[in-house]
Amino acid sequence: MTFDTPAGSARRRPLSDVENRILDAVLDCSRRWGFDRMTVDDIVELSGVSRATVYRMFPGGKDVLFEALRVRELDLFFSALASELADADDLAEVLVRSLVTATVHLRADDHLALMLASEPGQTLTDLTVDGLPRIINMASETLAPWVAPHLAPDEARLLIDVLVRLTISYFLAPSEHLDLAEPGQARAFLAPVLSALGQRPDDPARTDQIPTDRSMR
Amino acid sequence: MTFDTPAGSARRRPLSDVENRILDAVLDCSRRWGFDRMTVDDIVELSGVSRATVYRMFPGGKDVLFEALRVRELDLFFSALASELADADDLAEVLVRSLVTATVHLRADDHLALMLASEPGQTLTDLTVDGLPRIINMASETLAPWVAPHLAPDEARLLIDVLVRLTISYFLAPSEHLDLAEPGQARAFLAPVLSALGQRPDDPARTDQIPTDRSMR
DNA sequence: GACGGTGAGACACCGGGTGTCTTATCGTCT
DNA sequence: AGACGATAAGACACCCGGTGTCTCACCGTC
Repeated sequence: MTFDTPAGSARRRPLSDVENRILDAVLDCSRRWGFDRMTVDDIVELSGVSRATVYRMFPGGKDVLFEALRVRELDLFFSALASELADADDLAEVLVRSLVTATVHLRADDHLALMLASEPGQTLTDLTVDGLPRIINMASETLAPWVAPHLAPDEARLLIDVLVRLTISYFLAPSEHLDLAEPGQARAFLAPVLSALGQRPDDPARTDQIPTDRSMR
Repeated sequence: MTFDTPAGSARRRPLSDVENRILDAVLDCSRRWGFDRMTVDDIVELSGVSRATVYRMFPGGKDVLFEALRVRELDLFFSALASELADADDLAEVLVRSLVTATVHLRADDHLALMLASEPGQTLTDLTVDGLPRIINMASETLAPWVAPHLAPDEARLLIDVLVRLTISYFLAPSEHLDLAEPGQARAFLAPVLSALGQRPDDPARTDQIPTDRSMR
């Protein structure tokens, strides 16, 4: 368990050149050897940065380095998503594109696939437990400009929270009945949710659209 | 440096079932993580064989395990070569096929390529220094039945010795002028050597066909 | 010339891999 | 059945190598 930054708070300061080089090396190393077998020395050698500098920029060693890499990848993804959303007007359109883009990216991310294969425990924990708040947070911040005009803050928070969880879940365990990489299916899936939200925020019918814990043991 | 078996002596006893399973695991591990990062525990886990058994069959740990794997791969290769040679009548044909088969196999061997990339020092040492006598020995034994009828033992030994060294050298550093994977080129390359041998064993002209140390520093 | 940032390397600490040994279990042979 | 060989499972001390910290030298900038 590593907790350097308060849960879910995204770093704002852009990374320096050296920091990026170091994280590139971390990415390379974890790609080649997986988290366990990767050493700080490898990163030092591969990045061409001195040992002292690595510890100066990322005090805490491997864990912190990997954590920082995750944050960077997340940042990259969400800024890509933001630009993808630039010309979306409709709320439904924004959400559909978000679901589709996220799902496609997740499936295409070979580094993530590698991590899931080699260190499933650690990776799943980050995706579904420890790291989830941060992901939700960044999703909320990213989507805020588009969602805010249409929904109350509380509604927006809950909606995004649910959608992030579902996206991750459907990525980890795809369903035969719903493929969120397909815009049509994503739109059809969202339709009832959105119409419910559009009418009455506290409409009890809304709970029919989001899964209960019944499905998980 | 590991020296368990006297230099160049090929093991004769066929490997047991368990030994093969262990070596399979060694192959797998070295494939995934390279020699350095591979652990005896990995091998234990992957082979499903107990730690004690691994050390019983291959006393000496990682080095010996890897050594044994090399021997096995060599054995496999040379028995494949032998069957390839089954219906060759001509001496030239035997040698051409040997050169071509060896070169093709070397180039197609992705495990070897991986080892060369990740542990060049160790791998090259095995290919050109420490392990070379063994390779030459096995080549001699394999080719003996076909070569013996045509050449005197000394001639055969020297010829094979030279050809093995050349095959390895051309694999490691391919030349624009000679591709031993091409039967035509291999045959053309061998022609003068064979004709020289066919006439007088001690014909001084023979030395023109085989490289001298001039080329190495 | 002071200063911030970085490279290079030393060093003690510590975790985990190593190699050995002991004990339990299972299948086979007499 | 009893004996025996082979293997699994795990304990244990040893030791190597990665870790994290520190110091000093170097270089460019102000």
